[in-house]
Amino acid sequence: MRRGLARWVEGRTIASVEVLHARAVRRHIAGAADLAARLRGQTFGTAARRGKYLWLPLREDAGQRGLEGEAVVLHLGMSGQLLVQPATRDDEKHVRVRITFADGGRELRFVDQRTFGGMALETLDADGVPESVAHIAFDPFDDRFDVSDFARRLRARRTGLKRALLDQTLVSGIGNIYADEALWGARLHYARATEGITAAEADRVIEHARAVMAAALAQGGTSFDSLYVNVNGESGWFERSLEVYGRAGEPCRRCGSLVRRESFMNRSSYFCPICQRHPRHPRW
DNA sequence: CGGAGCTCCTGGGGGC
DNA sequence: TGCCCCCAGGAGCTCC
Repeated sequence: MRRGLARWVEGRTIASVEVLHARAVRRHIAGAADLAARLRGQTFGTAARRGKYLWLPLREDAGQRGLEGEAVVLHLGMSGQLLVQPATRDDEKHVRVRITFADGGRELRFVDQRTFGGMALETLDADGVPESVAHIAFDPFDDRFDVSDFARRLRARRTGLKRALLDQTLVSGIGNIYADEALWGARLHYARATEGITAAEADRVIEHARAVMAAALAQGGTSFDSLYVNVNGESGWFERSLEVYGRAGEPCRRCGSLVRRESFMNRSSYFCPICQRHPRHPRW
């Protein structure tokens, strides 16, 4: 998504911002009208990302002074999409925010069925990070991600391994699917107590998380280029590549035993009961 | 403070 | 067909 924004909206100047659903901009405390007024005439800089958070800094334009040190922060939540569409194209059912550009080209649409995601205009700190992203850990693709630091902080926790993997302040970018896939790859049960995770195990689960996310990116990362058609996250990659997620009752591709689904944290966890042995002292 | 449960939404799909 | 229930790739908030 970040690459798509870099290609399609970087350097373009905003003509108008239309908020069609106030909830989509609820994190912008000053409100929808303020967001629209302050963005008009601003130019997008280079898209940046940390974990699942994405932001577009505003930059100086040739003709006009920019809102230096501010950025449009985006989070897609569970059902958000960013689409670049010709203005003549019919609206998707759940368009929440529309941004048009002074060049008259394609518009940017924030589409979100469940409105768990949203966007806001925020100030950047000295490191160029938006305030709402400052508490988010580096993701495993970031050069600054330090796996030994992750292992140390993981072991200081008193909780279950999967819960920790989903905690974006420990490591970011890992969601429910990637957590299950990484745990399967590392042969670790989701209820392993964090304090008992060895450095080698922490390293293993991060390496598998990185691998599965890289594979997903390779297959789904081009979706932004086909924005002319409605993009959904469920392109090919789902059916072909998942080892355990959504495969309850199907054989584990490593050992053949049946993948199990358990309810946990009000969501589903999928795992192989043989490859991922149940811990003696589980933590949930 | 760290940890855990609740909650915000809309819609698809299955069972009856 | 209609209704009800469960499920869905997230994370901030509030309680303990």
